[in-house]
Parts: sequence; C-alpha cells; structure tokens
Amino acid sequence: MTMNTKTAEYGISDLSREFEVTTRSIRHYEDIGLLTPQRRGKTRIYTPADRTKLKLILRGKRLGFSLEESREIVEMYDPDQGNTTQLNSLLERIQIQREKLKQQLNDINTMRHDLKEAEAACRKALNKISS
Amino acid sequence: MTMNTKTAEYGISDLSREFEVTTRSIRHYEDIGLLTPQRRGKTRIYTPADRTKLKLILRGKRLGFSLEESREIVEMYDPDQGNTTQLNSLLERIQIQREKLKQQLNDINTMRHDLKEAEAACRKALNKISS
DNA sequence: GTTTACCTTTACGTTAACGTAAATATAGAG
DNA sequence: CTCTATATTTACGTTAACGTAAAGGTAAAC
Repeated sequence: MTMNTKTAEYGISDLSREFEVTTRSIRHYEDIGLLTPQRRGKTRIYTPADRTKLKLILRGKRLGFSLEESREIVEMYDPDQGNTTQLNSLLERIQIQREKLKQQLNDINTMRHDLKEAEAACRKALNKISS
Repeated sequence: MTMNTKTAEYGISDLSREFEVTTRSIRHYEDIGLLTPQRRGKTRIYTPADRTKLKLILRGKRLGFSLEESREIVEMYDPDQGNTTQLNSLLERIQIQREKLKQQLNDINTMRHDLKEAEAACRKALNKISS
C-alpha cells in the first residue's frame, strides 16, 4: 500500500503485518460488521480509527473475549454521542466491562500465586535431588 | 450423592452445582483426559484433587485459555515428582505461564485505562446536555 | 508483454467445546 | 411395586472463528 504522510491510511496487508493476523481474519471482522473500511475501487482502505478498532479486537481476543464481546468494546470507541439515554446505557456497559476485568484480575492474581507455589515446590524438589 | 465427612468426595452433580457448569462439560473434560475420577460401580466419584483440577480448568476458561492450555496448568498441579529433567521442564512451563499472565495483565490495565477515559468522556457529554 | 505481487469475491472445510436427545440402569420414597 | 431422581453411554448436532482453495482483477517492474 502506498504511504500517505498527511492523512494516515493502511492497506489490509499493512495491518496484517503489523498485528500478525491474517487478512482472512481482518475480512472476517468486516463480514460481521466489526470493521467498515472505505474502498478505493474494490480495495479496502483503513483509517487510524479502523486500526484502533482492530487493536481493540485483538486485545479482546487475548483476554478470551468472543468477537461479540469485543463488539461491545469496539462500539464504545465511537458511540453515537446522541441522547442521554444512550449515554447512560453506555455508562452501564462500561461498568459491566469493569466488573469483568475485575474478575479477570482476581483470576490472574490467584493463578500467579499458585504458580509461585508450584515453582517453590519445584525448586525444593530439585534441591533434594542435588543434595 | 451421600455426604462423607471423613474423606471428602463429590458426585458429578455436586460439582455441577457448585461451579455452575453442566455435567456434560465435566464429562467432556474427562473424555479428553483432563479429569480422571474413580468409579463406584459405573458412577463417577470425585476427590478434592479432582475438584481443584476442575476449578483450575474453569478459571482458565474465564481467562480465555483453551482446554489444551488449561491442561498445562492442571498437569502442574500433580506433576510426576520424578527426575531433574522433568522438574526443569516444569520450571520452564511455569515461566511460560508467567509470561502469558504478564501479557494479560498489560492488556487488562490498558483496557481499564481506556474504559476510564471512555467514562470520563461520557460524563462530560452528559454534563453538556444537562447544562 | 508477461511475470510478480498484491488485491478481490465466493464458497466449502475444519476445529474446539460443548448441546441435545435417546435409550438404559439403579436406588430410594411412598 | 411403581414412581421419581439421578446416573450412565452413544452419537449426532451446533456455533464461532476462521482456514483453505479457486478464479479472477490491477498495477508496477523488468
């Protein structure tokens, strides 16, 4: 894809390379409406906003989110800054995500603690052998 | 399942209720060798160790681990306290899990930060409306 | 002008992680 | 003895998230 220093834009393989994800996946995210790049002819053109959305999707994946769950996150990124009702529902959804992350943090910390113990036991066993 | 205060044991539906998971799932974990309960006749009997393994599996799920990834964790729980080679490979695997959790922590913190900003923007927009 | 390197769409295939249904067994309650 | 609850195995079905061709268009490089 040809570079453009003014208004940054990316080709599909630019994003594919940068985030180490297949173009098939990127197109799939479009299929289900998570991304909506513009076209130059038939070719997809991604804006920085699109790129950010992709980043959010992939981060979600790493955290075990389904694409539908990631949709929640992505749609927070450019909400219809419309009416009070919508803004309030957005606040609610933000809260829900917060709770989820809190639970994940708990799980991670428990797991880290367990791994610490496992490592200690492991080192202890190694010491016994070498002595 | 009949209670036994001496050597704690659980029936499949005990675990199903406690962890809010279907018996089908629990049997599935056995199918792929993640759990290996004993039998009384044809009926499955789960020990506290089995219960712990199940807990590890489900925690893994919440963190987006595949069952194969959770297998790694579960197998750390009762390793063959065998030879030095095995113990060293165990230490390696523990390190790998540590790295994964570190990455997850990063993702979570970034996400929390983003949510904070989203909330701020949201409240700001609400203020503008009400003023 | 034809390779090379991309891009596109269409469409069937695959894997994980179960869901769901059917047929059967067993044990305790009334 | 029969009903109800809970257990079992077997096996086909389902969904998400892509993988993997196949068939073709475009554009710069040689």
